[in-house]
Amino acid sequence: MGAVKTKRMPRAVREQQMLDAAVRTFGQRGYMAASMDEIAELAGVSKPLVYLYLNSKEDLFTACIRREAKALVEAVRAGVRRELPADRQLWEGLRAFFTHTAQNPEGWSVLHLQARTHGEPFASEVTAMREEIVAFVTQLIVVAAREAHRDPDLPEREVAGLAEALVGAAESLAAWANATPGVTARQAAATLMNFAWAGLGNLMESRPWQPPAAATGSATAQ
Amino acid sequence: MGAVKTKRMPRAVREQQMLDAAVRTFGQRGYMAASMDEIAELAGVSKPLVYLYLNSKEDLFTACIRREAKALVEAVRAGVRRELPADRQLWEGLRAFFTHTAQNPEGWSVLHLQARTHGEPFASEVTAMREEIVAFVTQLIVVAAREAHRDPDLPEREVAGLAEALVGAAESLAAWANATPGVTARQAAATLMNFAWAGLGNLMESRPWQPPAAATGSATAQ
Amino acid sequence: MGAVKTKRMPRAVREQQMLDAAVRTFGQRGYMAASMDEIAELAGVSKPLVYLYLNSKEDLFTACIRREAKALVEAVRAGVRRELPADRQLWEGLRAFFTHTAQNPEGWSVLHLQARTHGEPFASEVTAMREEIVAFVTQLIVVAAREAHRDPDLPEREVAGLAEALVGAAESLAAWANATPGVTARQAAATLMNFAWAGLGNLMESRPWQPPAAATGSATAQ
Amino acid sequence: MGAVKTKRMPRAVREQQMLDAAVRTFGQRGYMAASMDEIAELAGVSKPLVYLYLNSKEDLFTACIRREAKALVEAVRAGVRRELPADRQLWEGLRAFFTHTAQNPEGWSVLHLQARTHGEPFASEVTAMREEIVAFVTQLIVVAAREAHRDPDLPEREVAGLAEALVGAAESLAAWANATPGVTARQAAATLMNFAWAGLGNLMESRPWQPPAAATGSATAQ
DNA sequence: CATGAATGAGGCTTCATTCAT
DNA sequence: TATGAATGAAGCCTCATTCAT
Repeated sequence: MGAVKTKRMPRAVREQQMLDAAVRTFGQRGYMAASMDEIAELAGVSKPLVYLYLNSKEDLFTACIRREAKALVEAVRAGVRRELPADRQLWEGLRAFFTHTAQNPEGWSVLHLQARTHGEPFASEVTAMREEIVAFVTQLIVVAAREAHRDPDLPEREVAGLAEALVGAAESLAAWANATPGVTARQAAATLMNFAWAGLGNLMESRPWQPPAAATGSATAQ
Repeated sequence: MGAVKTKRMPRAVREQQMLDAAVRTFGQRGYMAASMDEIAELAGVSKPLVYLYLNSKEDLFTACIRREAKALVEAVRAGVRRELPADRQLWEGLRAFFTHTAQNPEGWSVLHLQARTHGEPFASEVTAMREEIVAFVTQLIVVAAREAHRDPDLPEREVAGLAEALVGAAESLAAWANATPGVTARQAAATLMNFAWAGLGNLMESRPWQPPAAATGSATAQ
Repeated sequence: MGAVKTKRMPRAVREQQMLDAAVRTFGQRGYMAASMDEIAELAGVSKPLVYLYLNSKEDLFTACIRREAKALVEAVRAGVRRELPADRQLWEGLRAFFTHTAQNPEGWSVLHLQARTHGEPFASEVTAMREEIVAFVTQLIVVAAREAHRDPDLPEREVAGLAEALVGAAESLAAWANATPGVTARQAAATLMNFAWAGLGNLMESRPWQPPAAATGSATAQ
Repeated sequence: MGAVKTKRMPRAVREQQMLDAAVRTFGQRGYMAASMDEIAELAGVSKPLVYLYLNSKEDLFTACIRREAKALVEAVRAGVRRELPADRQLWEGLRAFFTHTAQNPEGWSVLHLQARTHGEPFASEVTAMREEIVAFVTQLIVVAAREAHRDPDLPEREVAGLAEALVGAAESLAAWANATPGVTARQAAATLMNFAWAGLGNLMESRPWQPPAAATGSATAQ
């Protein structure tokens, strides 16, 4: 069980193996319930080596959070073409987001659940990433308003609330999609796009937001 | 520190004190990081008494979850007048929800963060409550569709996704409102109502959902 | 479960109920594993009452040992007619002994197993009783020797060893008979009498000790 | 106090030290009253090391029982020459048995008293060993009967009872010899051999079993 | 580079025992 | 007489962390 025990690997590789094991363990067990013993065994190394490379459980967890946060943000960034109109950017961002969380459920669990349930210094690690995403969404909303010739009529606080709501909905849907068999990333994205852009009121009157034709050309699309 | 140490209280009272202390501690520290020692001290009793009344850490946590879930569901239920149209019911439900979570942040933390982060049997305890709320929202959406003469054109899975998104957005906004000074429950509810009912697309075109007459305080809702 | 809760019983009765419960619990669980809680519940009284009447766990256990030891010694004494020859007295004593241990397995467990596995002051309680029985057996041997016109040729230490061996064999057989279905007290007594009186050597040559005809007239006989 | 604290020993050695300490502690205090703290201190190590090597109190006790049972059985086996006639084999077995229990009183206490006093899984551990010895004795009796040209006239159940009585007597005598100053293993063996082989009846008539030539030290055996 | 050996600290749980009514 | 309420002390076990090789 665990990775095959190969000796004398370069440090960078070993470190990634450790982080892989740590993310899996933290994602499944939670921060406190995960034991350094289990992580070391899953990584196929001895415990002292984990300490040599990563210092402490706290540092190890922080490293996991950073790596996963970076990967998620980069996945979203890579999936969005900035030259498109705001709604299209949002659509692409959501697709990239749901795709990444579906492919990486333990990492998502670390970010969404585990890191937030324990106090500092972990919460702020995640908050940093989250704010990056919220800022992106906020700016999309502002741009959309401008495109609709409706310059900042929406007060800043209100926009912040809307962005927060949108991001929160996305986070919840990611967990829901991961837990509900048969829901693809694309469907989750479409549902949320509909909801966010058209609103329930419009949906009631058969005026949904129209997703673009199937093949988008976005790298992350599947 | 902690409750004033009063001796020889009837069992029912002591039990509530213990649950109060436990909810606070679990809410702040998380299930695993919370220690029975701390809970007992905060409750102003000795540890064996906690065990005498509540059996084990697991049972204590379960009791917290049940109490808080029941309180939340009842608060929402009590805030909604069933004779109103669907959008008004949603509005009232959201207001009750944000009001309760604002008044009871540790309880909300227990339900939203802590209980979901650790495996069974806690997760299912919360899932039960959450499904009750999702069912309520789902039914509101269905009724709204019917009121708009648009009988089940929305496929079931789609409705489920929308309800999930709405509830998820509410959950996130609750945490955000609790963490952002100066955001009232009413404002949070208005923002989410706007977002959910009118959608970003409509908002862009100055067609927000209209909250009822009473002074709203929400900027967008004017 | 436990005795029906009857209030206001005379002290002596209550005390016996407690001792009954204690003997059962100590016999089954052992001294350390038995809890005062369990004993009180089985006796149908509250814990403080047990303390009021019996002082402490140690005193309670000692009281159990004394009661059971007295009962056992009296059962054996009552079963023996002193006017008979030594071998007959031994035979009757063994029958009474095995009958009593079979009818009172928990009491026997307390005396034979539980009381001896914990240090003072319990061991000496049992030792006292055991010495009484060993003395009885020793005297039987001495009398038998005299009857065989073989006055104390057997040195004292040797007689003590023989008595010890006989009593030890009886103790072991009692546990064995209790644990082996279908072995009656009478059979156990006969086997031991044979073994002790005739010896294996004689048995090999078909010269067993002859047990008396079935109906002995002994009070304890069954 | 306790073993001299030597650091960094190979695992196998430390494990034996721990078992030594555990046997002593369990033998004196009993399973439940013995504390892991005491055992660890007596072994000269920290408690976690005991758990690292031996898993749990239960496993530790089981390991003690197994080690002591194996040692006892091997001591008896090694002391018996199978080519001798049955009575001589028994004599040698008893001598080996009493010698071993005298040299190893705590181990004997663990096997005879402590392990039998607490339920499964300990009892069956000892029962296995005991049955091995009872089987050996049973077979000796059968062989002796054959040698005396008295093929299985003794019914099986009767033989089982006799073996049980003999083993029980031996067990009791071992404890008695350990507790009575001045009784050697050889004397105990001679007394029991006399008792078992010749029987009280024969002893009364000055026909003891004859121990082999070498100076016996037993008064009756002269 | 890598690890077998070792531990201080702390958590959950239970128990015998007492007080105040 | 009888008990509901309460606790100090102690036990089992696990974990993050460090030496010494």
